[in-house]
Amino acid sequence: MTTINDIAKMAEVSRTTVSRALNNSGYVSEDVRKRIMKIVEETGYMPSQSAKSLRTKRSGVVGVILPRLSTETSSRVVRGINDFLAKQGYQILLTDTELDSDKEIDYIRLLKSRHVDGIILLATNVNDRLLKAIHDADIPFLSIGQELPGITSLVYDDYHAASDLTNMLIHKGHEKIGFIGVTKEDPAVGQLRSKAYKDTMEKRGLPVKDHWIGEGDFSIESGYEQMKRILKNSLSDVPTAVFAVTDRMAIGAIEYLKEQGYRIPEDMAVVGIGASAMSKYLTPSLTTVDYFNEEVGKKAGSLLLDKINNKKVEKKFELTYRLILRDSV
Amino acid sequence: MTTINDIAKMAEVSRTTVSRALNNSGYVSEDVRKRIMKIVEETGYMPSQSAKSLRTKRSGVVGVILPRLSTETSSRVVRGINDFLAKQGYQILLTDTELDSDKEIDYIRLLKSRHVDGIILLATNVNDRLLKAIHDADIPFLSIGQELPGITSLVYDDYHAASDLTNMLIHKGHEKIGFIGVTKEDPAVGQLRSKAYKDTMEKRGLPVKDHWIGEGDFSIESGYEQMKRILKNSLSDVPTAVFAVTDRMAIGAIEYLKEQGYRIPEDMAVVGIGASAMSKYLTPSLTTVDYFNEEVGKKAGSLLLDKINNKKVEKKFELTYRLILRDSV
DNA sequence: TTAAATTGTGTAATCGATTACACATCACTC
DNA sequence: GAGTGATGTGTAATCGATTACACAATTTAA
Repeated sequence: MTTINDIAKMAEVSRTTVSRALNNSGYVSEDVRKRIMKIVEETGYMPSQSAKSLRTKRSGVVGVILPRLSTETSSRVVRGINDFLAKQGYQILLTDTELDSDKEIDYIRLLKSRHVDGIILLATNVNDRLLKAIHDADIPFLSIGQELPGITSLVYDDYHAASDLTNMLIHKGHEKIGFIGVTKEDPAVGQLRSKAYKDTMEKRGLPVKDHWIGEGDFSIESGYEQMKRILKNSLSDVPTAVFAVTDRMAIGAIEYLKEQGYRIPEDMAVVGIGASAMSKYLTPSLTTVDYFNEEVGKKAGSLLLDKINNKKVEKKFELTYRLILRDSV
Repeated sequence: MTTINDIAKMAEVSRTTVSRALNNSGYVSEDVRKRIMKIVEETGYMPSQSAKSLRTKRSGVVGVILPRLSTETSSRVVRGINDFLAKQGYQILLTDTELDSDKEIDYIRLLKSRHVDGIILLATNVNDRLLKAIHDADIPFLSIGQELPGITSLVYDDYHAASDLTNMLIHKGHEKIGFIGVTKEDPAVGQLRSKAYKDTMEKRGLPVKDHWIGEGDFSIESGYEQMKRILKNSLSDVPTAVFAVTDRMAIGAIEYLKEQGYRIPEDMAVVGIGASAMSKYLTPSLTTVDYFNEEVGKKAGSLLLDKINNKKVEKKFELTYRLILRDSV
């Protein structure tokens, strides 16, 4: 590896001058600058980031903690983050908790030890240990998808999105509406969306029966299983519509319904949330909610950069969403 | 930030000893070790990776260069890589070329300057400048999906997969088979799959008409457009089956065919490659080829680690695939 | 009993950059 | 022509770890 010292020797100057030329700091005569740059070009020299960041405490890397790589939501958000940050010369250090919430904490500490300039967390569960870890890290931090007290959060408007969907179903004449949710440990997806569904049903004077409700785990298979359970348990009191809190679970539900000979939407309307790429190409195409994941990622990147540069940043950002009405309703 | 010096002071030993205790190198008495570990626990100290990697030339980070984040193939491969490497204490530094092949070269150098221990590249185009950049980097390197001369490559058996698909269609009685490919600059997807299709047709004594052939750009939309073109240009000589080299383009093609009132597979059979998650849930479900992307990622992680640890590694690995016969044929 | 080997710890150099400080030169200003 | 500010360059400290080398104490071997 060529180092700054090699360049300095070749250019017959001190490494200080080389550093200045490279970083446009301090004065360097045009002559010397050219001489240095020429050698840099020729040798393909790149400064060691380890040395640089050891000295400057900046790495040009931001850490991203995901619950699960290779879900569409995650990868779209990451893409947005990267879109923005790559242009600013930042790279992303990726970590995947595989839905293990202890790992979130481990990774915060690990990323910190790697001198990342900031961290973006796509949280699932929220608990005190996590919050403490974030505060202890004392580093520009951003949460996407969950509101973390005291921490800048980009949150989807889960409540209103779910409420809009429910209202839309009611408006279409549905009175018995099933619901496939997820664990309450996930405040955003598990609690808010479920609460919105129940509140809305109540507000419109409609009953919510226990046997209309299932709890999946985000997977397509769990959507399938929960739909099966709901049909089994409902017997003579079968819903005419079902609201799955994610597209994937909606897809699973549709799969089971089709197997059982249900026509969609005639016999059963189905809606999801997420606007996954495939939702458009299903038969029938799926009614869902678009959360603009890429945009959110970009915004997150931009806000994190502001924080890194000590700009004032608000604590909470409520994101927009868009209902996409398609043929499954 | 607490440093090794702080820990040393608190434990009343030299930082050498702290380092030894943390890395299990050299001798440390049980007494002292416990004392140090206790303090490390309490303070939550983590060694600075910048300092560490400056000194040791190892970072515990591997660079991954993707053509496009948020395609399913990419994210599944990355997931596999991460699956394996995270367990070994490595993190992934992610870069996305956005299909700009110059960036591949830039990123190789950038990753090198970040002291990554190795690089995995999901290449699209292959050219001499890229090969030179890889050799200059002189760092454990792995290519997935394209065979790069002189560089360890994990390659899909694109030729036989495509040939199998074509044969399967012929076997089902199709004689006029359309083809939606991509640019020849992509040796694997653009050349091999196309060559296999043509070779197979020829071998079976079937004609290949120019107007049956389209060239898309991997996107769903391009599949749609190319299908439209093929139908327009074929007029009285319309194929009875179409082979799209990716699932996404197959989905686009199906979309257009449905709009035009074609029944699938009765009026037109469609196949893709990739076994995307959604392929199973389309109506009709899509016949495709599974490349086991996660497994490939894992294997890549494992091989790269071998290279990092100076183990001998073969130059070329041919990967397996699996035909998934579904209802679109 | 003494030499050799093992165990335990510290001193100081080192990795490759940045940067505070010092110093020299040069051009202006009054 | 002395003082002042701008320009250009170098010396050396520094960031936080690892590690070669030295040395002392203790154990083992002969």
